[in-house]
Amino acid sequence: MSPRKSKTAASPVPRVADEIQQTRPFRSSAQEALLALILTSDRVLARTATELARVADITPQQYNVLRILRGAGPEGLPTLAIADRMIERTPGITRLLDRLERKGWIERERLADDRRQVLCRATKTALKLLAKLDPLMDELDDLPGRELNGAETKQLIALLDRVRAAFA
Amino acid sequence: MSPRKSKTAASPVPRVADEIQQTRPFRSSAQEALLALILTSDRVLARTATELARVADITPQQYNVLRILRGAGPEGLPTLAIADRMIERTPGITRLLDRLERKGWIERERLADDRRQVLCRATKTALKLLAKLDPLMDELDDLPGRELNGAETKQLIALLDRVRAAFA
DNA sequence: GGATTTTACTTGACTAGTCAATCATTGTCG
DNA sequence: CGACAATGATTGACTAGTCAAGTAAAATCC
Repeated sequence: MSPRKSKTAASPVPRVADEIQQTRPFRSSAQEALLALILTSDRVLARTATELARVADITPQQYNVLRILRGAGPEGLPTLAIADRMIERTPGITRLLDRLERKGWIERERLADDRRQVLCRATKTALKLLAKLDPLMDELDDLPGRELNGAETKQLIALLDRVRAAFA
Repeated sequence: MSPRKSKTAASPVPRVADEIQQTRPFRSSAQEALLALILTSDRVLARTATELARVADITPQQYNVLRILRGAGPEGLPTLAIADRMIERTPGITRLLDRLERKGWIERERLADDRRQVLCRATKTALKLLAKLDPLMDELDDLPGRELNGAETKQLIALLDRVRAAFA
């Protein structure tokens, strides 16, 4: 992983070295791959955030939580069970849920049979919002499929899996 | 991009679906690829942050800035020129530099001929710290090369470049 | 059955990212 | 030259991530 960043680029598929004000060459292809990985993930997340912000006052994290709660159905999920299904770790989840509650997108209730747990449920407002956002997010999810064919996509997944394993 | 996350896994190279408490299958391979991308980038960054924190009181962003300043040499760089070489955008850079200055790793000076610009330079302390961190970071940079061969690495870079282009 | 441990959160103190607004200094143009 | 626009940097108000510490309610163990 090396520093430095993008600005503009000319070619149809800008390569990593062009995205960066790169003075020296990369020490190795492996290093270039890591930078490509991070730049790409960053770009995908930024695009997602932009699209979500354009149509609703919601961040990707908040959207994630609502999707998880929709998947959980009307019984809802306790706080830490939500955290387990997200990329990041625990303590942030409480404050994230606070914001969602303030916006009227979730309801929380302390469980009667285990008063340590706090059950969270998506509200009807949230479900309506999600339904509105679904087509947009599906479209973004399918963008790689417009650029890569089936075999290439599977190849990419396999390569990423191996890189991830190397960093475990 | 779909929600949900990891916890533990058994197989040698855990696949994306296993990293997640996945109930339903993915809508498409493209969607699975995006999730793999984000999980992998996240893992790489987390590992980097952990290693840096283990040997010095420094974050990846702070390390990035110091590398950029080392590359710029003794003349230093103005604030926004640093921001241009990083992944994120402008306003955060001022506060990041504030922290680096507090730690004695950079010096700032308003330029005489253009008093709008603030020139930043890495201190000797920072350069010594970087020299100490270099082997560690080089090792991390080369991890993908232990898992993938040359052709696979180039393939990965090419695929990532195309995905990134799709999200431009 | 009362102390101890574990579980499920919660809070506080940081670092860092975003956007909008602001400020001083320069540049430009009529 | 003087109004006005552009540039470089900074600040304020948020969202969010991390770690360490704390609280309250189970669960477990003599």
